[in-house]
Amino acid sequence: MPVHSRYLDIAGKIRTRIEAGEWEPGARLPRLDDFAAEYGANRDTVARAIAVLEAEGYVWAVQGRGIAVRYGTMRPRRPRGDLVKRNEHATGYSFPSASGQEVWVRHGAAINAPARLDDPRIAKLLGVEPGAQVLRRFRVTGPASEAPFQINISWIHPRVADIVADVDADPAAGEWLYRIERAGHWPISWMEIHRARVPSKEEADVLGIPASLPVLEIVRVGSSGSDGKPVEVTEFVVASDRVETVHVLHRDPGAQQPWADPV
Amino acid sequence: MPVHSRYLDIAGKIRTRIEAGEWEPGARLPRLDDFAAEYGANRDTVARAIAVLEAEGYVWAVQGRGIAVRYGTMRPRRPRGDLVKRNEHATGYSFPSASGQEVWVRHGAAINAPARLDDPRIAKLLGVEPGAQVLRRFRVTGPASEAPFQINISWIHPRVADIVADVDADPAAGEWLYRIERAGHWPISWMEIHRARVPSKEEADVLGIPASLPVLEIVRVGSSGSDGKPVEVTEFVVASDRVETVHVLHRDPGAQQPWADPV
DNA sequence: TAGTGGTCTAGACCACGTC
DNA sequence: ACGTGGTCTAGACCACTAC
Repeated sequence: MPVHSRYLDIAGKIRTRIEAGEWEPGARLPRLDDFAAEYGANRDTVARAIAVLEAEGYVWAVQGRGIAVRYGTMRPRRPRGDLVKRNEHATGYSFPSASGQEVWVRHGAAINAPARLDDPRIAKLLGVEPGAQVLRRFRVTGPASEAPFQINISWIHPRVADIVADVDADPAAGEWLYRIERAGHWPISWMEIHRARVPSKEEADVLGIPASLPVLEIVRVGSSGSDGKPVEVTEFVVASDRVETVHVLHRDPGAQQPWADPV
Repeated sequence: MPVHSRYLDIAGKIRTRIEAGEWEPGARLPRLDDFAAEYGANRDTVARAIAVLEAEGYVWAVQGRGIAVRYGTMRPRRPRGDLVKRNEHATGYSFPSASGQEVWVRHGAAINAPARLDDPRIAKLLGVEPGAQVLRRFRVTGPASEAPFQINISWIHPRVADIVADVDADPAAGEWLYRIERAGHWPISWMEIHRARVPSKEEADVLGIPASLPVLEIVRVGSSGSDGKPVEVTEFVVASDRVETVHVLHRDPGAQQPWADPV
């Protein structure tokens, strides 16, 4: 008694079976032809059902390889707060993006090179003209035991680029930020802008997620403590089903007790 | 020279035309048959292209009505911070969800009634057992001049439910929170958990968005100032392409200047 | 090269909004 | 009742991965 359309009905049935643990995360599902035979539907209809489950984060289908159950939806999302701490290097920082106990590693090579900043949105946040020459740091990080977790791109303002051009320490260390602060910008203050969007095809490939699965995009702006103007902008991109952010709301000074104490 | 598949190619062409302003937001696009004829593709292929643009927030297709260009992607997203202020009622609050200059109104009737809280996640945050009887406040709000902006569901803890059971003031007033605080829970402190997900069909219908467009889900937990335990949990659901959240990062007390001043 | 998912077509029928 | 988008099928072919 399908209350939905056929493919949504099939998607629902497969979703239930995944949640019931019929296949382990990482395991491969039956082929489209098998599902089609089992549910008495056309293979194309099953393919649409799988596309739904991809957008929801349940599975990841790759041509020639098969359909794998994803981990994201099955495990708790990683919390991400708004507190900046010192890390074990004492001069570096531990940002909320790296909170947690695991050791974060870099997946693949980091790229640290001059580049044109063409994105007008990022350029405005960094306080430069679109097309300006800046230092760009690209890296992909995540827990050592897992697939890549987040993409991480920093654009460093020209006025401090030469200070950090040769820094290539491990991703969580924040050594380059220390150098900027040491050079007269202490203390850097940070602001973040969060939003959800669909990934580009390149981002989806790097993160190993379906192109239809939304990502959380966080743009962090670091501003100099001396003149208040931006010194770096960093963009984080992470699969939306693998993270949730936690925020403590702050009271405006004017939002105090509105009644007189009955003293 | 399609570098993509046919339907992604068509989606790209239509996307470009929308961004170029060929159709005003709110206007109707040509029919599927027209696009099919224009691009020399099957109607079903065009329908897949439209589905892509729906998930990206560009259009909203409804059976029997046609395909309309959406506003969301074309205009700036609304910023949403983490500061709680007093509102014009002096005893109510203005939450970041309602920041901005517009007058927010309720779309349709508010529902304010006892209900079973079956969602285990919400129940845990409210500090009650799943299935517990709580007071539930449902409302849909947004700027007066626009379509519904966000869904807004509060679950009120049984220990304070009778205090606010009859309150039905306008959505931004926060009168019910004042009553709770007045009853011995001053000051309530709030924490938010943000994540992105796909909407349920019901949520998509209420918000007037495609079911494939991701939403931002914010769960706010308000805890009593007297015992620190939750008194209310409110869930906000808003189309992900209409909002971005802004957060100021805070320094841990230990993250101070790591070098000695050269006095 | 084999196997798997991805896409496309033509045609049919269904579902929903509007008149 | 009509017009529109939504879905489904059978069959074909393409694209990518793994061997």
